[in-house]
Amino acid sequence: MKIATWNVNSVNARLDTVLDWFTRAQPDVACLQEIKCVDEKFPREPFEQLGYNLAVFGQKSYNGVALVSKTPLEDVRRGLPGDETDEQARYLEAVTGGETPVRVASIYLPNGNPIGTEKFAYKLGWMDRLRAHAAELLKLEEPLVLAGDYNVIPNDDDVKTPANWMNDALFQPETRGAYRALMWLGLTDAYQAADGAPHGYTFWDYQAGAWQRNNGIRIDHALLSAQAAERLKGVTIHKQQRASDKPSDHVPFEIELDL
DNA sequence: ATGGTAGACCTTCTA
Repeated sequence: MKIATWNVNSVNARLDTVLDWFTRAQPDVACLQEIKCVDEKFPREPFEQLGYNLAVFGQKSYNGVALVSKTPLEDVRRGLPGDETDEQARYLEAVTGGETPVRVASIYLPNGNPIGTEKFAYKLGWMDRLRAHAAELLKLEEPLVLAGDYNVIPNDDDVKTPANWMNDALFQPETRGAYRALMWLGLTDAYQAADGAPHGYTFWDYQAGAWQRNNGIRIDHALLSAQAAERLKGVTIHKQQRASDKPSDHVPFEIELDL
C-alpha cells in the first residue's frame, strides 16, 4: 500500500499537475495540504473519475486538507481536538484500506513565522495538541500514519544552509523540541527508518532560485505507529515534481507499507 | 542588506 503526502499549494491552481501525478504514481492513499478552498470548491469529480474516494476539510483562501483513497474513508475526524476556538483547517483523519485498515491523518502544521508573535505561540500550542491526540491514537495499537507538512526541520542535515534558518520558526529549538516530544511517544519517522533512504529535501522556496541551488529543506514527514513501522517497505521523494510546469513548492513524499 | 515568487482575492495576507 502506497501512502503519499503532498502540500499542493492550491488544488485548483495545481489541478492538471496533481491529476497527472495521481495517474502516474497511483498512490493508494494521499494526504493533501494547502488545498486553499472551501469544501464546495474542491474538484471532486476528476479525482472520483480516477477511482478515488475523498474526505475534505477546507477553508477559504488558506490552509485546507484532504484525504484521497482508493478505498472508502471511514471514522472521519475533522480538526485537531483540544481547542474549540481553533478555526483553521489543518487536520483530517480517517480509517481506510478496506481489508487491511490503516488510520491516516493529513496534517498541515502551522508555519509559525515570525517567531516571537502569536503565530509562533499558535504553532507550539498546535504541536502540543497534536502530541496529546497522537498519544490517544497510539493506545489503539493499530497501523497509524500521521503524514503531512509539519513545517519542522528536524535535524541539521535536513537543511542545505542551516545558518539561513536560525531565526525561522521551522528551525527553532522550541519547535524541534516539540517535534521530539511527539516522536518520543513511540512514533517512527518513515524517512529515517527506511533502508537506504536517500538524502533528500521535500521543499524548495519559489524565491531566490532555491530549486536551482538545491537550497531545500525536509519538512514533509510520515510518522508511524509500531504496527505501521513494522510493515514499512520503503520511501520515495518525488523530487522531479519540483521541475514540472507550475510546480508546488513541495514535492510528494510517499511511503510503501506491506499491507 | 535587500529582494526575490506564488496563490487567493481585492489590498494585503500567508507562506
